[in-house]
Amino acid sequence: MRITKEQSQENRARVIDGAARLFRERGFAGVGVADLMRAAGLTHGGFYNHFDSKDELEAEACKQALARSSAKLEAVARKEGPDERAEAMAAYMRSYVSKNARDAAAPSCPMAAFAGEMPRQSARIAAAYAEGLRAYLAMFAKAQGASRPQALARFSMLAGALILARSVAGADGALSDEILAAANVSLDADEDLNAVD
Amino acid sequence: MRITKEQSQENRARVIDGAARLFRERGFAGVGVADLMRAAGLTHGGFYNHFDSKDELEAEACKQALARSSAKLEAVARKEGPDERAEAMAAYMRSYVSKNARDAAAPSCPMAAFAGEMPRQSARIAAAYAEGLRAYLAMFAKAQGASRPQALARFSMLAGALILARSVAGADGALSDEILAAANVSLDADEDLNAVD
DNA sequence: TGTACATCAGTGAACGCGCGTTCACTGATGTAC
DNA sequence: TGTACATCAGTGAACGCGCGTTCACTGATGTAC
Repeated sequence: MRITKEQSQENRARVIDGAARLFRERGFAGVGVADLMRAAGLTHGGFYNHFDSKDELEAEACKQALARSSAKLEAVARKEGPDERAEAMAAYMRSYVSKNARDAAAPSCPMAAFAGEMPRQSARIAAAYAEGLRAYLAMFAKAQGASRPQALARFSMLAGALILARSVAGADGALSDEILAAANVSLDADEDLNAVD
Repeated sequence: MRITKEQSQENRARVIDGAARLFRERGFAGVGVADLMRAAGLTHGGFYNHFDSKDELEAEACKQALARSSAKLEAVARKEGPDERAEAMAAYMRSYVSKNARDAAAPSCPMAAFAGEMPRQSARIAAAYAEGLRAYLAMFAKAQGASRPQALARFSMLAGALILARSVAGADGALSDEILAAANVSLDADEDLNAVD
C-alpha cells in the first residue's frame, strides 16, 4: 500500500513528535520501536524506511525537543523593553518549577528529562543534546539579562529543583512540594536583589 | 560447595557495594544480574540466594549509597564551632561541583545519579530513595546553617549543575566546564553575602 | 491524456540476542547424636 | 570429641520473554511512453 510522499513525510514527523514525548516520559530505553510506531498509528516494520536505527530517531527526537524549548525562550528574549522582558522571564521561571511542570507525564523540560541519561548515550545523541543545550542556555542568558555565570547557575538551580522534585513526587509529595517552594523562594530573593540594583 | 555464614554475608555485602557503584555508573537498567554477581567474584545463578529480585537489590544499593552520602555530610555538620563548620561545608560544596566529581566514572553523588530514573522505578526503590534524600537534605540544611528553603535551593543548584555538566562532558567539554565554574561563582556570591551578615 | 510498469511506504512474521529468573546439581559447612 | 546426615551457597545450563532489526510481500503511487 504505497502512499503519497507528503503522507510519508507526515508520518515521519508524527513518529518524531511522538518519540519526543514518549522518550521524555519513559526514557530512551523505556520505549520500544513498536511503541514509537504505534504512537504514530503505524506498525513497527516500516520503521527502517524512515530511520537508520533507533539511535537515529533518539537523536532526532532530542534535537527537536530541545529546539522547541529554545523557541519558547526566544519569544521571551524578544520582548520589547527590559521591564516587559523581565516580567515574562520571571513568569517563565516560575512556571518551570511549578507543580504543573512537575506533574506532567512528559516532563516539560527535555534538557532536564534527558540530562541523566546523556553520559551513557551514543556520540550522535550526545552531540545533538549538547548542541541543543548550548543554544538553549545562550537564549536563557539573553532572556534573563544577568551575567552568563548567573544565568547558568540559575538554570542549574531550576533544573536541579525540577529533577529532584520529580524524583520524590511519588514517594514523598511533601518533600517534593518543599523543593519546588524553595526554588520559588530563591527566585523571589533574586528578584528583590535585581529590584534594588 | 557450601561456604560459611560469614563468607556468605560478606558476599552479599560485596554484591551490594558493587551494585551501588555500577548502578551509579550505568543506571539500573544498564547493569545485568550477571554483571552484578561478576563484580563480586560470583556467578549469576546464586543471585537469588541473596535477593528476591533485581528490584530488591536496586533498593538496597540505593539505600546504602544514600546513607553513605548522609554520613559524609554528618561529619561536616558535627564540626565544633560555626566557623569551622562553615569552612568544611564550603569545601564540601566546592568539591561537589568540581571537575573531579564530574569526571568520576561512578558519579560521586547518588542522589543526582539516580534522580532522573526515579519517576520510573518501583515503589520499593522510590521509597528507599525518598527516605535517603529526606535524611540527606536534613543533614545538608544542618551543615549549612542557613534557612531550609535556602539549603534546598542551594542543593538544587549544585545537583543541577553536576547533572548538566555531566550530560555534556563528552560532547562539549567547554560548556561543561562553564557550568561548573558558574556554580562556583554562585557559591562565592553566597559566601560574600553570609560574610556581610 | 491513457496505459503499463517500476517503485517504495507500510505490513506482519521471523530472527538473534540479552536479560531476569529457574532449576538440578555439587560439596563443604552445620548439626544431631 | 567423632561420625553421619541434612543443609544450603554457589554453579552453569536452560527457559521465556521482549527488543532491535531483517525480510518477503502488498498494493497504491509515481513515471515513462
